[in-house]
Amino acid sequence: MTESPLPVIGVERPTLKTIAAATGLAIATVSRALKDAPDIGEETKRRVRETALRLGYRQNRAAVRLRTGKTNVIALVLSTEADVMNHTSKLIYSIAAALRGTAYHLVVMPFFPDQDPMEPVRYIVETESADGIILNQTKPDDPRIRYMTDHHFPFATHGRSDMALDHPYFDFDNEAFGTLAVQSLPSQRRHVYMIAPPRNHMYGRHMIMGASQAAAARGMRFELAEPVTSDTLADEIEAVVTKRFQQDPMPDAIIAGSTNAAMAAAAGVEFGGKKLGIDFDIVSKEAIRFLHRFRKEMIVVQEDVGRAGSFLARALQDAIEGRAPKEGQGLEVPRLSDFRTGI
Amino acid sequence: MTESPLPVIGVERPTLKTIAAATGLAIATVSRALKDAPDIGEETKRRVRETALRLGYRQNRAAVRLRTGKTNVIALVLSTEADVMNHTSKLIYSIAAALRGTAYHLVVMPFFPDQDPMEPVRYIVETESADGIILNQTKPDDPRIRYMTDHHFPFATHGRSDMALDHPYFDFDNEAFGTLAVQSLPSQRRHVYMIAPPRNHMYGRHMIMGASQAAAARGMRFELAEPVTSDTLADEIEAVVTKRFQQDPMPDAIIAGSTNAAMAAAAGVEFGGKKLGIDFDIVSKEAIRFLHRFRKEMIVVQEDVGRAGSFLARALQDAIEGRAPKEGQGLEVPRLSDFRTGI
DNA sequence: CGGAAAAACTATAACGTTATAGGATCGAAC
DNA sequence: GTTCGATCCTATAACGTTATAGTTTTTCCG
Repeated sequence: MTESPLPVIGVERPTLKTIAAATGLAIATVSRALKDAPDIGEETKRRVRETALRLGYRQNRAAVRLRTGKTNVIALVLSTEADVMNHTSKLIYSIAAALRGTAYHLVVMPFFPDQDPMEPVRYIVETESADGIILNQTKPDDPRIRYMTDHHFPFATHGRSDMALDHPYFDFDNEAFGTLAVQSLPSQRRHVYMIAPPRNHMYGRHMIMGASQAAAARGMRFELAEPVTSDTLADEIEAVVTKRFQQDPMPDAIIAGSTNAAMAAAAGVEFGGKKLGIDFDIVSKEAIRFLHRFRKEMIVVQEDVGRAGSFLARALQDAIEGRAPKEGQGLEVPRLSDFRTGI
Repeated sequence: MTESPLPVIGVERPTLKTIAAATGLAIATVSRALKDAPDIGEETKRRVRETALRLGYRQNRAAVRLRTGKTNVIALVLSTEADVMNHTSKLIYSIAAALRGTAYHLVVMPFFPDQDPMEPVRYIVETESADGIILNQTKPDDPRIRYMTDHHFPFATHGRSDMALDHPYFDFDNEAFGTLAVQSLPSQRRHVYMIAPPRNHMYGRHMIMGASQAAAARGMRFELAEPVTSDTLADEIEAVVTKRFQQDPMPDAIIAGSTNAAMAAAAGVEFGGKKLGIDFDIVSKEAIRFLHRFRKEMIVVQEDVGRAGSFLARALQDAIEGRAPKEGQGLEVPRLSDFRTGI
């Protein structure tokens, strides 16, 4: 809600000194006023707070840390062995792995559904609490990308945007996946039902575009699952699919944007007695290999999230250190998984 | 390999000043020597490096950051919506969620199989790069726990140890899980085959103890899968199970320590034509809900990792800030999942 | 109205590092 | 034997904050 003033490039960010100058108080007074010390007058505190807000003051964490010894950092030390990884943990691990041996630490800052996606980005840029940012879930016209670009703040994204800005990114070619998915369906299939990622995300757009065009080219009917997306909770997807597959005209193929959606969809269709691989097919993308264990008839395309992570880590380091990146942008070409060779 | 000297409590950690005093050089010279500047003599550099090593010198990151503006931090900003969470990402998210609104940041530091588990812990303690540490995968006599205790460094663990040290932890009661698992098997089952977590981890020990004792109490035969564990790659588990279930005496029940193991085991047994729920049963623990979607006959116990994460975050904050914790230790009591109620 | 106490504010130093400009020492060249 | 240029080293200031001790101003009481 609080519209923090846009810190203009080249202008120093305000310190206690700035506020002291602006209010005519001593630095120490400002410091104490901001932490609500008992020996500062109410009116002074009010004035200081107001000025701090107006100037967009943010504490310098390095200085506090140096002075007080307090880091305000919690370290989570994780074992790498214990876990079948999913999309998120694979991304985290692969970035951390690429950062090994460098001086960089990895801070993970999730933002929550009730939160403005700009908030963490703004926080990091304003407090300079990181040298660079890696973002995922890009949107077509992504304000976060605009913001970081405007502030010349180094960043890299998992996923592209629409903005014709030349920043480091790595993306899975979801449009090609959409195309490939349709093309991988047995020739007798006539009606695709797609559980796609949200349309306000780039990867959703791409995937829908690829699939719908390929369907048109093959003369197939194309239908988008509504209102669920591949990110919706599995139970909801299952309910929607179950209902849809009891009505005519019944689709005979499903394209799923995630493991989650594929599993839920299989359960939903099978509820009506249909057999996967006989009555219908499912093509899905996944980041961890287990759909083929779930139903061996599943047609699967693997996304190599680990590759994305290490690419992004390297590209971002290049950007931070002002090096010309070897390759600043990467696109993963989707390929059908062949289980027989165990790839 | 490098035996870093144990920083004794109460003794200040060495700075450039310390090294300068020890070598008789100026602070600036020591600084430049350590970064291999061209205008420092080779012999001096050698001496400085040697002294730094001997004293266990580690750069103060806050000071560097304040001075240079370089944070050496990479921020990974994640969306919380997009992903079906697994054990790791759930832990990360829940800790981050508990830290929301506090001044704490979360640094994730995975260590890799080729690495000494002590390394990240030692690094954090020596460089004071965090106020506290959260660890998982505790071992019976865990040197990391001993180390942090010896150094009075605040920490909390996901899992207990054997060491009769009174530190904050949260644990899933794996012994009770083992017991419950055996008890949940249909009465006609006579021979349990257990794919347990590694025995050198506490949770493996607990789980094995609970299950083997309960099996003995029920007069069941108890067998441990060898050489795989519940953390082994699914393909290997599947191979081992497939082979084992073609030999007599054939077990008629499986207890799996992870989702991963349960899925692989099901596939392995089914390979021999056996039917889950008819010829054999599987009881498994899992952190994400999907085993029941995989095979509805699966008997499942949910572990609430999110609860662990927020518990640990709170307990660690209490420890850091010297507060007496409301509850410093927590144990999750395992319960059978009831899918019909959708719990 | 003098004086003491309370309230409100300030000056200073310090945390550990590094960039910068400058100083000492030495050998070589004239 | 001065001068020059390397080579090697050092003093100093600064980064932004906070703890401490201290100073000024106000209030209030007798």
